[in-house]
Amino acid sequence: MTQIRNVTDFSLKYTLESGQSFRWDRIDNAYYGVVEGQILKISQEGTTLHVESSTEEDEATFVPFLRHYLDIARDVPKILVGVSNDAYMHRAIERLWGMRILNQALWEIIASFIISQNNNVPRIRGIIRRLSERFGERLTFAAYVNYSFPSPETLATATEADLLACGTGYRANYLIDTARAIVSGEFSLTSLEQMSYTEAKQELMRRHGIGEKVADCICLFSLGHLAALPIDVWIKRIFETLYLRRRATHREIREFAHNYFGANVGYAQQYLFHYVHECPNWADAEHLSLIDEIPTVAVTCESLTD
DNA sequence: TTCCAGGAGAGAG
DNA sequence: CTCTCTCATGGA
Repeated sequence: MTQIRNVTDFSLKYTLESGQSFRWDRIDNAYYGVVEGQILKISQEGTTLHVESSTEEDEATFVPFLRHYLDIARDVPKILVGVSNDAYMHRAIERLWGMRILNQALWEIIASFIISQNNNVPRIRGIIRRLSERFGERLTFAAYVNYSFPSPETLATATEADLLACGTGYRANYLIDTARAIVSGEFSLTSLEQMSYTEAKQELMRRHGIGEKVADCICLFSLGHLAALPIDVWIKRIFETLYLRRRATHREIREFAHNYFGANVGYAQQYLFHYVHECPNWADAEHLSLIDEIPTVAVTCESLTD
């Protein structure tokens, strides 16, 4: 049992249930999931996190790893103050106080968000679970059983029929193509980790099945690039309804959001995204009145290159 | 039955 | 460059 104390401004629930990870199961008051080939059981009691692993861990490296994974090491309150530009954002941040953006394993996030395209969260979770059962390693922690996410090497040798049987649909070949590119060395994950946001996004979008939105998810949920802004149907709807008050293209939304929220727009995006899922009346008159004046942006251009 | 889901690619214009 | 259509799958 590892304990991490004095974890302030942190919510395990909002962090693990905000649609950025598909691998966590809530059982009683704890979360069980597979991270980097091991089962973790995490629970929060005030400002203390209780963590158990299915494998023996050296605390000297385990605690820093967890702090990075959960984004505890970052000064998130400072970031949130910086994006709390209006009463609506203020309410979302207050409602979801403590939610953090995870720093998840790169290959798993690449594959998971390739699967996520034109798909919904319960089905994404099901596909990932079946892929792991079929191709991953069996792991146990007490009565909890789960499977590691399959390696690129494993998926590189899988057939399209294998993946279709897991429910991937037309995304099967996207996964196989990217896995094979990693194995061949044509696509390097380690070099991707060294790149700036702009470079990494561009490199990711060269892969078949990774467009702008999925590339931004990978940059935000694995590579720690907080300038990334994944624009899905919800983020588009949110910005059109709350801020622009009209139909808008992705390019217009991106330009407004970067100018309005700045270099940490990724965090602003995550609070808006989860808030509207938690709050069905997110667009009623009372909520709209929180943004009475559509902000005119003074800053003309934020640097997007780290 | 049709619509929708943390979209992307191919083709047309 | 932008716009439109299609893609596999299952739940509402």
